[in-house]
Amino acid sequence: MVERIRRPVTSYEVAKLAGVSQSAVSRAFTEGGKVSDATREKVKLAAAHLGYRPSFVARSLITRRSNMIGVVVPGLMNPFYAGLVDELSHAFNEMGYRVLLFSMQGDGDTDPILEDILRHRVEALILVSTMLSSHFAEECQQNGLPVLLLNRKNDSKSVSSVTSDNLAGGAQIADFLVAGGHQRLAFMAGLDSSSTSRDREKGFCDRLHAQGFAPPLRVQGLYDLETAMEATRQLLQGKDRPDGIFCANDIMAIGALNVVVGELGLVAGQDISVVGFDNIPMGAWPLFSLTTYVQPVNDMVASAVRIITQRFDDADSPAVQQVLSGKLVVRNSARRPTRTEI
Amino acid sequence: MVERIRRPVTSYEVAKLAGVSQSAVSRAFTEGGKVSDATREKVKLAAAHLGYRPSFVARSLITRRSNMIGVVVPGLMNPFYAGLVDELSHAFNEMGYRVLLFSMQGDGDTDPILEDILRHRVEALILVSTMLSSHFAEECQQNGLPVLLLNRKNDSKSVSSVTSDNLAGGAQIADFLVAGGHQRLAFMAGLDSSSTSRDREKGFCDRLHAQGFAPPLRVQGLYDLETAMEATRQLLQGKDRPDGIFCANDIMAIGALNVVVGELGLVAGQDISVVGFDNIPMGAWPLFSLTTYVQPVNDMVASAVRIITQRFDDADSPAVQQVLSGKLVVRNSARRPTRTEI
DNA sequence: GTGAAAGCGCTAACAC
DNA sequence: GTGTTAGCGCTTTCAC
Repeated sequence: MVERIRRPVTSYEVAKLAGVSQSAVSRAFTEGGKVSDATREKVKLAAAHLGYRPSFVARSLITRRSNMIGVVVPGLMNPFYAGLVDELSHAFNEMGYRVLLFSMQGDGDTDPILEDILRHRVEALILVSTMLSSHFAEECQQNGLPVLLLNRKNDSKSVSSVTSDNLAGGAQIADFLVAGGHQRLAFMAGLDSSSTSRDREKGFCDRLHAQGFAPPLRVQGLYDLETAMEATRQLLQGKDRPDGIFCANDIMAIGALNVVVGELGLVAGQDISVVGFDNIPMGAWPLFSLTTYVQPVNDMVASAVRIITQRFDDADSPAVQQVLSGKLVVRNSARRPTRTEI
Repeated sequence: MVERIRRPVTSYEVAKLAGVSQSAVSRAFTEGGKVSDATREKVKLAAAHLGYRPSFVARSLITRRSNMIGVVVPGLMNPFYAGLVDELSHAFNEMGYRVLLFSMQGDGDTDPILEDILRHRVEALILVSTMLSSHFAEECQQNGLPVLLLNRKNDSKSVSSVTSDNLAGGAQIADFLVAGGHQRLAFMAGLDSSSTSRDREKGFCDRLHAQGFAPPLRVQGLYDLETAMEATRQLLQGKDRPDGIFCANDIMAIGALNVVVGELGLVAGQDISVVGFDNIPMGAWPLFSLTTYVQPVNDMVASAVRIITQRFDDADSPAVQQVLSGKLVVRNSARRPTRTEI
């Protein structure tokens, strides 16, 4: 049977074969469509015979619902982002939505991308750790398109966001390290353009200050393993070697551990402490046993979904800036407080 | 300005404002559309004023081109898959396509998912490490929809696939371990349902056999870190402890290293050798320094794109089963052959 | 319950 | 070049 590229089967063809009207076919494929069982059977049969698959694009045109959610993410190589996208995909799939994915390379301008994604008439937009121009935010606002920043905050209070409590996380880590008797702390920053890195730093430094500590040393790791390794080397070469490093994410913390343990032969959690942020799966690997702050990925995604669906139900529902608390996972990469120190 | 959920602006509204016909608007937004600069300007101005964004869905309906590629992946938590999807996304984005992503959980039946994705009228389907029923393959064939298996092979020669040379990889690793003077080898399998794991095993065992070695010990790691760790423990508890383990992917190899080094305090590459497959970024981390077989992700994706685009150009272009050769990266997790042994 | 008819927002002939 | 016209494959009134 040599079939050529047939254009997909249409409802009209099904109707003809089934001996019913085209609208009957449409009804037969609609949840709760008003059709008799008899016609539905006929239709389904004819449809199966022809390999009919109702077109979402034709449907979208008329219903103005594309069943797609646009997701923009700054690459999937960071396991934390991959995890977020994975969860988002699962959650929306279960709601009958598909994810239109855009993985950016680099830290470029998202506006042209968003522009393009909107042309696909996605029903909502989720920006993972990505910036949103206020211009664009405003336009979406006017169009009634739900936009949500995930793992990032926005200056404007009119755009929804879901983050974990980066300030509290930084502070908690400061407490933990101080309680552990550390004397000389360092902070490894991610990207300065990222609200998450800034908040973690602020939480950390403020708490340190409140405890009477001097500001920590500061290096840039750019959320990148290699850069973090180099930064760690420099940090540990100096004579004022810190005894505790808080890295703004786990990838950098693992980079630090690689230098501390692999290159310098130190024992993490004993000679020096390293703490991360995110709780990516690799941190739990025994060889790293990274003490880190857990971002509640599931809660974050659940929250994102809730906010979006609420906007679906009520277009006027106000923007919310949701901050979810995570928790410190104490493993072995950082010295723990002794009982008396607590 | 309290704007309610306005339905998106249409070309007709733009036309009215610009004082031209609706088709003029369409032309103004089409590459190489026949319009005078004057009208184009007028149109663009009016469009910008109204916030007009041509609808891909209306366009798709008539052009039958959705500008979307369906990508199905068994989760993004495996960094190798994440990398593949990331590259796919970049490659197709550059060609003006968007990725409609489906991340599966578990090893379920893909057919219902594919069914759904096809209703979005994607222009091609890429299945990453995922099974395709012959029933479905056949149907896509008839519809002229390009389908491609990435990192997986199919029994049928009528569906295209891109894999790296798993057989050769397994064989090369056998050679490497034998040359390194290992006496008692083990293989840690992934999922038996996966053609990649089977091919790697076959390549490994056949070459071992050819070299006069007994069949290696065999354990199941299920492509899962935890399972791999447990399997490693069992492997090393027995009295017939192997001196070299080839794991069917890097995640499992890293699991093995965690046990070997972290729990048992052995020195990898000295007391025992561990070799992986994939070359995920984490393997290169100094603490693991994993010897592994590089799957050429870039080439694989480039190949996938090439095959798909060729099918776009010529719907009758035959299915191809592309096998790309990777290469062994020798790091420190496995004992290297000494010069005399080579 | 069922069919006829009118679009959804565009593109693509087709005349001018 | 430009406007007019006819659909793309559906959903959704509206009569019956």
